[in-house]
Amino acid sequence: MSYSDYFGFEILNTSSETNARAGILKTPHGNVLTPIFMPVGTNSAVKMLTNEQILNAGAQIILANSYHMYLRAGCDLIRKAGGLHKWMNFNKPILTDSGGFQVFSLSKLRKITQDGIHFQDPINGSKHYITPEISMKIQQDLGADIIMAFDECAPYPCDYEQAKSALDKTKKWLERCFEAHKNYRQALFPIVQGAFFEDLRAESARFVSKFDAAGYAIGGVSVGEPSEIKNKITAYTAPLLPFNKPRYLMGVGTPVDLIEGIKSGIDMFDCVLPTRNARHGTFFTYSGNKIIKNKQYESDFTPLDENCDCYTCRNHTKAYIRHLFKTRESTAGTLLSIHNIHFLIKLSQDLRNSILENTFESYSKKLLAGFNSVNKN
RNA sequence: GCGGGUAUCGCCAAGUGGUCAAGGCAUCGGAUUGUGGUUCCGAUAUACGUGGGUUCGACUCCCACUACCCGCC
Repeated sequence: MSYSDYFGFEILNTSSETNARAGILKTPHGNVLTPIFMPVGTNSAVKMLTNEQILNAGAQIILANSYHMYLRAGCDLIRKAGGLHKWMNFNKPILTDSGGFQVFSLSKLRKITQDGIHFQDPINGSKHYITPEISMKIQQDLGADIIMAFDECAPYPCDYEQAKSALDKTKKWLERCFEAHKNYRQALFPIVQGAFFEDLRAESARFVSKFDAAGYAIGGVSVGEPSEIKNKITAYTAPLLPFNKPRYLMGVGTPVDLIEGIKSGIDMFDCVLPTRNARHGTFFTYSGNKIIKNKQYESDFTPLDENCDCYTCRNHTKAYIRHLFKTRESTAGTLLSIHNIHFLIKLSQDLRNSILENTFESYSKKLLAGFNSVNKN
């Protein structure tokens, strides 16, 4: 028995001039067509959306967070409920993050030791301790299809020593994660760290590649660095990972970053941006980001994007959504979330099709020109 | 009709006899990348009810008027 009884990855075609590839990821809860964007459902829910809305927006796989579920619902409860899939009644693949990044980004008070991370719940101040073994236990209780290694994410900017130290810990912790993880129905993805130093990234990629995993992730990006730096380190790192396994770029991103990542050979993405932006009133279009509260949409009776066929664009106008947003109706966030999630998933699937049809280079170039026509996104 | 009170930007609301009259909301623009669902940043207004007076100087003191509010007849 091994994870390969439950997981598989098939590459259907590759781009001739770039590292882009189109594939199928097999999981116990169904197949995922890659490249794919995965919506984030931190607290076992994609904010403001029902499962039906998530699925109608095109979601094939979603994320949930160990950190949040551990602190709030509690892992015992989820285990008793029968795991995340039954708990939230979501029957498609789920991926859980390990909690390493959340401790890094959310906990004000934390202390990192060689063994694990001490931190305080940012909401009630209670003290907690997570080790690689505990993270594996949490993620086993949650029961997602894909689980992530417990890593230490270096901040940006950071010096070489700091990056090296975080990487060394991440390497040791990865060994402990694999040692502790025995459930073959859950694929454990290692995470490449190394901040923005190429030699550290190379070292990390070499190290994780030694483990026989169902997929590999690139972490440590989207921590405040400029997009150019992110895309450069991604382009450098992705090809160093096993060719025939899915590569997951964590925390990315914008429509442009998605294209750049796919170009570099990335197969999976997740990001809070579509839903957070939606809650704050920004929506994606093929001609760049736009802000629904802007006065120019006051009497604009056209959809968010003329070329979008999501539920929101098929049914509502900018003027209406703007009104909902200005009057703080939560439906505004729902409608924009549906659009933004649909947009990124559609983008990934359209690019997938272009790879299959050998038109990726021209198609992605055309999209980039559109995104850059209004602003940087 | 009598007595009392209040009148400051679209709204609410500080405030002192002395360069540029707080702040909040609203408005306008921006941010957001392994999620803190009411977040953060920035911008804008020829606002002191009207007319007189006192004073070197009044939004701040006095008088009248107007509007509104509260009592009484």
